[in-house]
Amino acid sequence: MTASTEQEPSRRDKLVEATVAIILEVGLRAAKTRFVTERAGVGTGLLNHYFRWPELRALAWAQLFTAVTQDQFAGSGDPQEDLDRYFSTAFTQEVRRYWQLWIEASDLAASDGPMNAAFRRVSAQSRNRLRDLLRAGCVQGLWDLPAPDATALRLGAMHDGLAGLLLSPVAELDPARAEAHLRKAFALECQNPRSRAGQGTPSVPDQSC
Amino acid sequence: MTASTEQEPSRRDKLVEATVAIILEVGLRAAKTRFVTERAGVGTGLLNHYFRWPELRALAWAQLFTAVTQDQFAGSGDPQEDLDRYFSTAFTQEVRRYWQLWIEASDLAASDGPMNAAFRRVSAQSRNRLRDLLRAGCVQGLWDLPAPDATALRLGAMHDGLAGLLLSPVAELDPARAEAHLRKAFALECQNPRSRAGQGTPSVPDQSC
DNA sequence: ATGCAAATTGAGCATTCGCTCAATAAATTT
DNA sequence: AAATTTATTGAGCGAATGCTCAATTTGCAT
Repeated sequence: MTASTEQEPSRRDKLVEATVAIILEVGLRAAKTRFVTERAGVGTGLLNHYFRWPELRALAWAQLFTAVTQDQFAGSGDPQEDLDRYFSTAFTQEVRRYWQLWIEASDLAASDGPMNAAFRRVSAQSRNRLRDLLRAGCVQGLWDLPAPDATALRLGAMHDGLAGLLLSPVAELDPARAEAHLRKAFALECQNPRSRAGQGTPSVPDQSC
Repeated sequence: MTASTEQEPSRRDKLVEATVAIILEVGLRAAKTRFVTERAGVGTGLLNHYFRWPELRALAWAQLFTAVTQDQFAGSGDPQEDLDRYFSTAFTQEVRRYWQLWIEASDLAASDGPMNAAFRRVSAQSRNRLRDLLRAGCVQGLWDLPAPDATALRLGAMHDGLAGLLLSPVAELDPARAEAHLRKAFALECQNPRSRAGQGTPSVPDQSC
């Protein structure tokens, strides 16, 4: 049906694109159908002809975050390099903007069916990327993790938690510190203390006890 | 003004109580002024006489979570015991219910002034409790943390992240595993490997690499 | 009793927002 | 060219929701 095999975007596709743009601009909650149709330059009826709003919104969100995830874990082939990239880009200003959208999605997912499905899919995808990365590094002997899958889960969780803290500014935390914390956590997971992965700042310049 | 010094709750207080109840029942987003006035047995006008909805909602939320935090870190005097309690209750069914409200609040805080203030205050309070707990344990020599404040931040972040994962069920995670991960993370932070704190399950029964 | 202020009510206003639907235009088929 | 299907429009419906406001009741001081 109207399979625009490889043409310029159909009006339908334009609606998805416009939704992505609006979501990026104003957030998931504040994104309204009227903004989208206006942006896409179509009548309000067309959106409802092709989609229901919750579906379109979830579709656009998933499309956006699939791209983001692929960017975050751009595979260079070298796990060491990839992990380092993961650490250094973990708390970018840009990533923090995405994190706001992530939080909104996780919240919406509780009451919005399509959003729930999309969120589960994308978040699993993101988690698997990190897991595979750590596995690969273990296989290549770059670092020594007793249980790389468990480490991936913990590291991912800490990443989520730190990102959340960054959103509503915490005095003791800024992007640089957050990155240091994440690297430190990884270093602690490594059995071989000479592993080069967590070499960054040895945590924050805190007072010890 | 109507300072009911120590009487049965005034209608005003009843409104706050009712708001807490409704928030617990249906969530922050789904809580509506009409539910609250109905629950409190007052007219819709009274709510607006005393409050604006965003204020009342934030007030009730803060009251609820201040209580929750105090419960979570019930000081027995013994840091070892308190930390253990923190770990064992971290992912209770009940706590997960609260976590949903926490996420909603963190989301609302982005666009809701009163909610933002309340969230910052309560979350700082919660973080400080954990920090003080770890500090106390260090002082008493119960465990050996090079930088207890940094550990508190990381542990809190991981707690947040794991709780988030538990909300939209992840195949490899359940409350018991989440608790084990948190304990494991703490164990890794301890310099003295013989510290008794992280003695629980030695992480999940994952395959190593 | 009287009067004044505070408490309380609830019908309804104003706004927001997704979506319907009858009408029209465009594309496609016959 | 006619017919039929598909694409497209936008005014407006209907539901939800915080809040206003004129009216009423209650409490308290005089």
